[in-house]
Amino acid sequence: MARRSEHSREQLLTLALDAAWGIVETEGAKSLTARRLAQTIGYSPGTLYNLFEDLDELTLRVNARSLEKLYEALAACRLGQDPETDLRALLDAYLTFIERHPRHWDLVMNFNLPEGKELPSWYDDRVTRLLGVIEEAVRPMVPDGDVVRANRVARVLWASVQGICSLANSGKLTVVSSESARELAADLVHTYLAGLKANQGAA
Amino acid sequence: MARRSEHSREQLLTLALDAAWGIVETEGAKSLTARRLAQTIGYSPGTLYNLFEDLDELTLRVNARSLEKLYEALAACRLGQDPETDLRALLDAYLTFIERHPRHWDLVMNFNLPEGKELPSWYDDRVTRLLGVIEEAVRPMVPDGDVVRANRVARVLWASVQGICSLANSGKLTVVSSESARELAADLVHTYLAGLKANQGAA
DNA sequence: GCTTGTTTTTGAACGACGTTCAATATAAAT
DNA sequence: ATTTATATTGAACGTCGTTCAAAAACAAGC
Repeated sequence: MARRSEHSREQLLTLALDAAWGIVETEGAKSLTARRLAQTIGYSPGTLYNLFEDLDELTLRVNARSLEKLYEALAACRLGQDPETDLRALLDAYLTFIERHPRHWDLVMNFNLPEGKELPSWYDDRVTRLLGVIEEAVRPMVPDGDVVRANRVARVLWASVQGICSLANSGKLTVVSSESARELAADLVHTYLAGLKANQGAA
Repeated sequence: MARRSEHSREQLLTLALDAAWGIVETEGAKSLTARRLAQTIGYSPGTLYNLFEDLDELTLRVNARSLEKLYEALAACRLGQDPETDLRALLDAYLTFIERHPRHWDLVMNFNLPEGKELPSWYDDRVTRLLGVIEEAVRPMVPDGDVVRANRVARVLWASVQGICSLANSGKLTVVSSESARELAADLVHTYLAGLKANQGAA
């Protein structure tokens, strides 16, 4: 075999990523294996190791794509109202996104590099870009558009909502009544913002 | 071999769990394999499958132990002050615990059952007991000791702090300045409680 | 003590995994 | 056509979770 004219290296890369995306979508993270993916794109397992350092990098690239898609979903929100309304809209877009892509989001949440290995900068960039959207929505609430405070508020909200969705999604919250992740997350955003407002005068 | 008098089934069970605990502590979750654990306790891999349904159950039992230890740490907190002081104390105990047992906590956070499988009730019990501590600390803040609201508040706080620690711990927050998980979590608790107080009159 | 029957333990075996790398096939250069 | 460079292969290595027929250890009855 060996058909280097059939696909350029770039084509091969998106071919592999598209296929990986599809596998995760229909079968979940556990089915994203080298042999499975190679078979799907019609190449051999070894070829994947010309494209990616290892499966960890491949996984991170799939996750980066998920983060990009989420960014697009959030960026499409009409904002400019008061911060609470804007954040409600962002939260709604986020929840809708992870409902539509549960397996991809599971991979984003639960995949971690082995100890010692650090996230590459191109992955950080996607996270930073996402956090930027929240920072902007939140800016009117912090005094003088204080960017470091907006930075912190955005991270607290982002991580908290993640935590709620992650735990609720895996049944680790032993939700008694029918309190869904949506309700808990809405409560968090609402109450946290109320706290921000209340502290605006003081502290 | 085969020495059924040397250890009763119960002894064998705690022997295995102790060894598993130690492996996770010193080498991390990835080293918790059937062969590795069997070798450590001086039995064969097959024996483990008389004690546990599979490695998933074993992992859950290790995690249940982590939850128990955390419960003890939280239960040892002197409470009875105002809710904010109490919750600060609980948060501090939590953060100290996960700093002391990072690998165990990583396993609690990042281990999930395969799709379809549900958490056993004895695992839920440990979670519920833990949440009970937070509910009690929070009860003075909700009107009339409304248990369903205390329930929700406790879950929101618990999941949010988990999210912050989980993301910070795996470097997914791209923390710019030296904002640690401690600061972010403290901010969350402080601000969320302020929001609760502010909403007490309204809503 | 010996025999019988039950229960525990074993460890080789199975299929699948991530990853490597000598061998091979293709393309480009001379 | 020959040489050089590159892309691709797929068998091989060591590891994993899990199974299960065989073997070992025990208990009971004699």
